[in-house]
Amino acid sequence: MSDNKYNPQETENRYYKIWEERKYFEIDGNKAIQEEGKNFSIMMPPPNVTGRLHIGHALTFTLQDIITRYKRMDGYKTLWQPGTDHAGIATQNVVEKQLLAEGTTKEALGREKFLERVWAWKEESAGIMTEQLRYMGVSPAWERERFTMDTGLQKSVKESFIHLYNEGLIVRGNYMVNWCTHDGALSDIEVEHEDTDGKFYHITYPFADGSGSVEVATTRPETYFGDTAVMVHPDDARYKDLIGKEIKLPLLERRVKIIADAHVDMEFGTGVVKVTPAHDQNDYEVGKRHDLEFITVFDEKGILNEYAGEFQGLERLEARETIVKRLDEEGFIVKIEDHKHQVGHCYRCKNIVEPYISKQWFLRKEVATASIEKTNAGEAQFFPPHWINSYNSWMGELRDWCISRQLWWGHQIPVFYCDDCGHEFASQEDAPESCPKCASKHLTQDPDVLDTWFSSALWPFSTLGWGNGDVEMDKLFQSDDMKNFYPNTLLITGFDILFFWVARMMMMGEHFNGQLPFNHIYLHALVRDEHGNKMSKSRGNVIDPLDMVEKYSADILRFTLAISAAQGRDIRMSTEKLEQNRNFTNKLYNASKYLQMNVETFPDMAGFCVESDLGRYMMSRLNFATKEVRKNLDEYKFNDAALVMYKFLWNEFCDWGIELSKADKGAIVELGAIFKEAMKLLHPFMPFITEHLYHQLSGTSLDDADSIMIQKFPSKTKQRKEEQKFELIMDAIVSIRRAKVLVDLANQKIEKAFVKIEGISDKDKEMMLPFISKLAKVEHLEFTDTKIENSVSDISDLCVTFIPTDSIDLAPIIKKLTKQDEKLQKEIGKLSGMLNNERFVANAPEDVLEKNRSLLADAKAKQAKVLEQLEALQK
RNA sequence: GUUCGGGUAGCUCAGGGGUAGAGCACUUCGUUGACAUCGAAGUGGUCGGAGGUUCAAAUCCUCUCUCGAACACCA
Repeated sequence: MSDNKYNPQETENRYYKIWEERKYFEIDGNKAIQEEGKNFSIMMPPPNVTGRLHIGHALTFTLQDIITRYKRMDGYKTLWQPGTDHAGIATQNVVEKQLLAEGTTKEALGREKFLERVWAWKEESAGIMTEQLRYMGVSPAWERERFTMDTGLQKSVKESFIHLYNEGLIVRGNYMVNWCTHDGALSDIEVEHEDTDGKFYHITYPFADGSGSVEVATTRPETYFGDTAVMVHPDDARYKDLIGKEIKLPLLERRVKIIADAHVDMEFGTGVVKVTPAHDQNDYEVGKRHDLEFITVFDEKGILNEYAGEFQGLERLEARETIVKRLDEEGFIVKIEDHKHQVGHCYRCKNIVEPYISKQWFLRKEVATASIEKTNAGEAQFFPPHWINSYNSWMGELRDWCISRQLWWGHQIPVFYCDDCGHEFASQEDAPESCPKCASKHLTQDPDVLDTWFSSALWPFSTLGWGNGDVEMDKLFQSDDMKNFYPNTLLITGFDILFFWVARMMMMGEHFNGQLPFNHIYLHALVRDEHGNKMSKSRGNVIDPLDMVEKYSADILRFTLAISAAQGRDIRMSTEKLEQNRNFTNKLYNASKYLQMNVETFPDMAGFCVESDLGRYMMSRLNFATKEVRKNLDEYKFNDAALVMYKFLWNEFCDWGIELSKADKGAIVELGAIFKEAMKLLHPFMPFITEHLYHQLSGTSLDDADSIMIQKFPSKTKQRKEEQKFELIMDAIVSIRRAKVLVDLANQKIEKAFVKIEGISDKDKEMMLPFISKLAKVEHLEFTDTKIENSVSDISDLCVTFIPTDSIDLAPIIKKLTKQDEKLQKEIGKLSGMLNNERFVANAPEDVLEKNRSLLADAKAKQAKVLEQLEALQK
């Protein structure tokens, strides 16, 4: 039984295994076609070890693979560097949860045992993600797979830290940071501000001298224990006399001063603000300006301390109600209003984040200065370009980056404190022998670890061996990698990590290597569901890429993502689109089946000469498609490149090439060669089916022949554009088909028809005749130089066709011609309007003028024929 | 509030100074062996609105309406 459907499941896994075994993905996998001096490098954004493949991964890795396969086939020494990320908080949380289920904690286990546990789990989990990646058909250099905490990268992290530390760019100090009572210190971008329904509490603060009170408004009454001032605006007439007075905090005996600071917004609230320097970012600044006391009222877990008086021991958020109730009982609450405001939440656990004074490590913002300048000088280019605006606006407001995290899983900060003399120093060694200052052997390492993004920031060069020492050199990296692959040619990632990752790589890459880490930075958008909603578990609209691979195929999923990936636009994923592209793969399968029904195997284009008229026409179209695909891929217009392939293969090769070949079977061998070439062009998008059909048509099999993935990517050949005759042929065919519809004989075989085409030779006519008569289904087709009487005709762009007829209903024909006339009249009006405009004639470029003149002439000629026909019919 | 992106055929979206495009849907027709996951021929749009620049604007500029995102915010 001959099968009409392509079965991807049979081929995909098998081919992938062979590719990987043969090391095609590695740097020299394409050795035979590599060209001197052409290098290409792209780093895989390392997915979390804890992760499972989601649709966003599918998009980003598909795009990366398309470019990688394109470059590899185009003769570049190609590095696509794979790896996974240790993902500090996420991973630690997973293992902590496991421990909880076992009834124990990390504290009970101890740091060392806990880390052993995480490593064990990492070994188990990392393979899942990379295995899932393989189902997508991606082709990174797996033999070089890295992990952000592997031995070599640990060395490079230490190397970079120590460098920055010694330069004074990494510093430790007491600052106000974003504090999560579960996860510890967070950087600014790890805080998510969300609209929250809260309350606005108006509280009376009595004057210390008993002469009355003042009303302050706050959203966080539980922090008032830390108030060390009350402030008003210096220009606020209402409160001018209060400045300098003292108030007594409710329920406490503590007195604080009323101060004046321009930070206060007179219009907002009561115009009187409580100042809590230890628990509010703005108040922190005010506190420094006015030299106020900094009183911290709760501990790292959010438990109120002795400053909270009777409320000591309560959790900060749970305490709020209790505190307000007591204040109300004592008559300090004036009113409570509903108030919507932005509250910072921990990106990881959604806990409310507190501004909190804490001793942390910071990377100073000065490290970024040169990278910003170089980016704006054009050293790196964004795709789409508008992203440089976001990059700049964020870089412009850059603050010191808090890089220490209160976790155990991660790169432990390589700084040691001497227990005896207090000396602090950074060291490459895991356990330095002794204090370099006092030689004491009692040393303690800083317990914190680095923000996960610190090691990710080094990824574009740490994976090339930078700072790795000789750990696994010649295996995980080569000594000339930095020379060959830095800066990376391209970065492809989602815009959502522009600040987290891209900006940090830019600063670190520039700082350590004097050059920005990328030439091009392509930022893609989000994948949404068919209604444009974000995919989420709670919505239940998540599309699992692995399900799609199973149901459709990796090729179909990849192609669907690529053809939807217009720069800067979100992608809507739908089964409708997947089905459309499944139909496309089926079309390809059946096209090759047709070819093989006629010819068994087909030659490669190299050294083969296409000679038939039809072959030369299709070759000309392939050249055009090749040019377009290359151009679009070079500009990262994945959607356009994919669409060119789709249209060429379906609407040109199948709809016309194959159909026309039914009138010239001798051309089929050439069409097969052309189709094989097109498979190479399509291969980066659909690696599996192209491999399959390529071998099928070559009479080979991947088991005993080289893969299509290391064949040369098509280039435009020297053949001249040669399409005119077939444009005439196709126009005539369509014209006759239209005329047949008119006489209600659509798609039927007819006895007789005439074609009138001006200015072609007898030889051309002879060549064209079989094509037209076969595809238009005309038994006896003749060329004519004159109008045929008693016929229905169709006036097309390039020809006029006639079908003789005796008794037919003319009404629909007249209607159609009238409509055609109206349309032409409109067109003529528009064109002659332009051409009668002196300024247009004076200013427009000659080719445009020429084009418009000939368009006008054509339209007029066509209208004349239409009118003539109308007249004849209306007689 | 600042910045960015969208508003194009019934639907989903490309395109982005030189006569408006695709897929789906719709109408009509068609299975003698590539493919019904198909083929043929069609219908359908004053490109959110108003100004402006230009010989020429869906495209560039200004304003405006509307949807979305990022960043920043007032206790």
